[in-house]
Amino acid sequence: MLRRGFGGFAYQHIAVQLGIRNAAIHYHFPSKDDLGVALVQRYRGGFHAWVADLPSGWSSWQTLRAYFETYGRYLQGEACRLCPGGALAAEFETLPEPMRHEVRLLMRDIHQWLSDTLETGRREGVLRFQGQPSDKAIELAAALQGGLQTARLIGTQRFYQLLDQLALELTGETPACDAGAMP
Amino acid sequence: MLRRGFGGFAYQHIAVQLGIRNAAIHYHFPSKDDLGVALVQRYRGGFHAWVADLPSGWSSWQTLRAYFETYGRYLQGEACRLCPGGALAAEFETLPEPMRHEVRLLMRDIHQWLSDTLETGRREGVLRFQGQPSDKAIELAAALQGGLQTARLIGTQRFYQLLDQLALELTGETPACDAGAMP
DNA sequence: GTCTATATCCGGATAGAC
DNA sequence: GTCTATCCGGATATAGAC
Repeated sequence: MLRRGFGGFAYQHIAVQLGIRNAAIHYHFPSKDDLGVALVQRYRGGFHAWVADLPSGWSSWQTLRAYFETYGRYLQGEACRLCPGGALAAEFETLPEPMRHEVRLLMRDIHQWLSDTLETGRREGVLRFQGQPSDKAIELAAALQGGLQTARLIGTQRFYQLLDQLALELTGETPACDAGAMP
Repeated sequence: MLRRGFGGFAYQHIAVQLGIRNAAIHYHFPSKDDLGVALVQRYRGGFHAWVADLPSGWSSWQTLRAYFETYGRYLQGEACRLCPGGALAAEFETLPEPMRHEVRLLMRDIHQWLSDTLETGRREGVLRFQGQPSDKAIELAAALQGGLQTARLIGTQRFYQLLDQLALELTGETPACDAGAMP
């Protein structure tokens, strides 16, 4: 789904990879909508687990940098995947309503976490940005999601440069993560 | 296509709106691929025409602000459309190769124009940003495209706030366009 | 150039054996 | 829980009349 979108993948794709028949998938997920909803719920649960597992000693910038790296990971392998939010927001109009609801929840949680992290980071002096944290959060999320999509057109290297650019603006210095050197 | 994506719209949708039959569309565009390629070419031509029509007296910030406003226009009406780049980059994997080529050209032209505009604006002192113009151009384009997609989830108001946020960072002051007051 | 009618294919979904 | 076989709807595409 992260490669082809919800409307772009078929039971057949899964069946071939698992070496089963698509009827077997229908046993676990009666309709494609059910499968879609379960996937988004899994993504959201994964995000919550990721946030919960962050080392408590990390600064806001360290956690934000780690979040950037999760996006870099979507490009690893020959897959060139999108982030869940980017794949699903783009085809939001054609999604069944139950999926739309889950996507809204996922996006809300990400924005909330980003906003909190940005606010804390600025208060502690490790992050710099103008405007409201909630607005900056939406800008960051949009840039990451749009950049990931564009990476498939113009090359992954450009996406790592985008990560560096975002880091440069947030910290005011050359990024410590050196995303440009990532694989 | 800007609402449902290339894979998400059918000849039927067009036929109903035009009050014709889908066979009539096939007369003009034998295959859906042909229609898709023609659409992207039209978008690119429209962008070139838009750039060519910019008043020669405008500053870099005035033209950039006008570019932002074209994105705000995608949200007008009840359509809630995406920008061509955002709609097509998201489903790039499933696009036929001739369309991919056109999308790459469109994205390249937009990035090039943005980069040039940013560079000029900074040199003339009307725009402020860190890093290379080419990197900032990709960040801007990604934020606009991702933000437009996200607007359908969280409301158009948030997108206008994003435009304000981008303007604030580029000019260092409250945006003159007051995008937050747009319809 | 547009119509009616139809061919063709694909993907989601179900029935029933095992 | 997975299989084979089949149904069904939707979408691209074509043939031929007008």
